Amino acid sequence: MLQVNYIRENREKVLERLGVRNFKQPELVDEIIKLDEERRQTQTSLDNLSAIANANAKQVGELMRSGKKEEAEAIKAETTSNKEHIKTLSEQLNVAEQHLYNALVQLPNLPGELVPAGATPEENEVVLTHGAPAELHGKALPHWELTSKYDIIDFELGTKITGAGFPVYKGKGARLQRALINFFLDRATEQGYREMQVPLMINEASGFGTGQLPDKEGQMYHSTVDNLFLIPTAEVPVTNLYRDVILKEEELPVKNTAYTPCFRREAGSYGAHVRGLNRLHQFDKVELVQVVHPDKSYEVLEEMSAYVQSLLKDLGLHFRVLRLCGGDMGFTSAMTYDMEVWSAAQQRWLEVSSVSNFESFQTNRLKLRFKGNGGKTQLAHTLNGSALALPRIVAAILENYQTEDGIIIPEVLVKYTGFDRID
RNA sequence: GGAGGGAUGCCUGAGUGGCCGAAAGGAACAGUUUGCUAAACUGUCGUACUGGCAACGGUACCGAGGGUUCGAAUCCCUCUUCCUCCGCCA
Repeated sequence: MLQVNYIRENREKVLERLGVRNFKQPELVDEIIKLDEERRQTQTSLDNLSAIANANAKQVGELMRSGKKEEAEAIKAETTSNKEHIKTLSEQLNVAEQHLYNALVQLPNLPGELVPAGATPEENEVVLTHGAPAELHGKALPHWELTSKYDIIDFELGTKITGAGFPVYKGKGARLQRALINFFLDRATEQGYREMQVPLMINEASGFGTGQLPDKEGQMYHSTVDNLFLIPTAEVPVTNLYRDVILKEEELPVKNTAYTPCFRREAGSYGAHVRGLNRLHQFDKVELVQVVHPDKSYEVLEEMSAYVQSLLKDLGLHFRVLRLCGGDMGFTSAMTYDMEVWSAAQQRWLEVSSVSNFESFQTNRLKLRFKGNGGKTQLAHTLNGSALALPRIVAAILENYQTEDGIIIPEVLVKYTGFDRID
């Protein structure tokens, strides 16, 4: 959520940046400015009336103490009518704040300076490409055939237990997945991230904090009796650890990592693009979250991007890095890099990581601030990134490392898996 | 699930209707003293909204939301949460 003060003082700039995003309702900006004006007027009137009421109450107390009962009664009578006004004004204030809030939450984050304008994924900018497509033997298979050939992931069995999109990992498939999780967590720890284990269910306040609520509740599984949601990403619980927190400046940057399963309802389409591991309702992911000084957030974005790339290099995968255009970025992001690995058998790029700088968009809602020595408290910046999302990495490994007589395990993983091939 | 007791500022903790945005101590920060460290002393020391060029004001907040009252940290109701005991249980 953007800060009202900023919108009020930078109207032109806000409109210009929203243009980069191809935002469809620029009129919202002026509406917000108008609603804010109403809110402030109401606030001022209410404050003035309250000041009178407070002064009167104080006077009554003094009069009572000095025994001047009649004078006290007179003031009491006066205040009664004042109270009515205060009540209606504070109701008006609530309404005004609600209207302002409702409008504010509809405004997406402003794209950073480097973000290319654009509306569709075709307008994303390819920042770099690393490696070359793996050379496969003639009978190369897509991963959903490899998984059944070697009996390592069972989609039908998951359907029996739950439904489509909930695979069962078996034997070496399960161990490969666990190996990757451990590899990612160990590497993150080496990079200075603190490993966390967090709840997999979140309440409404947490959903609001990171921007899943309002409006995007449809993407999450909802336990209605308890009003709790299954997490769509570890970003939600890990970032919300710092909701309503004022950090000391020297505590920055805060670097946390967490492995969690993630749950996404997303209305399923069918076909090759969502086949096999390409899109699931439940999947595993190791996530990185940083809370940083506002001056550092773009530097840290580059650092996180480089780190994610190093993982892909270690796994020997052919990948590319995209800087998303304004229209393809998430609602809360100011700048996003997507990492995509080449799926040799499917002949297409698969997104395996998304690294974003949210600037103060989340921290404004979270009330996550920091305070320097003698300095003013101000909003921190947050960033996060997947490092990495498991299923498509597994898919890419299976497809790119397949040979006629088995799948070779990338060397860095062997000490985690305990075996060097699946056959 | 049952019974009881709590929730106050960075921390500990006082405060049962007005003089309380809140005592006291500690921590932290700044300064004085000091050969250095320590100690001592002095000062600063919540957040947000809002008025004002500023100086300096106003308002709200003592877990959250309602209520009683001229006036609520203090009384009443609901909720959340923590602790103790009992029951159940991975």
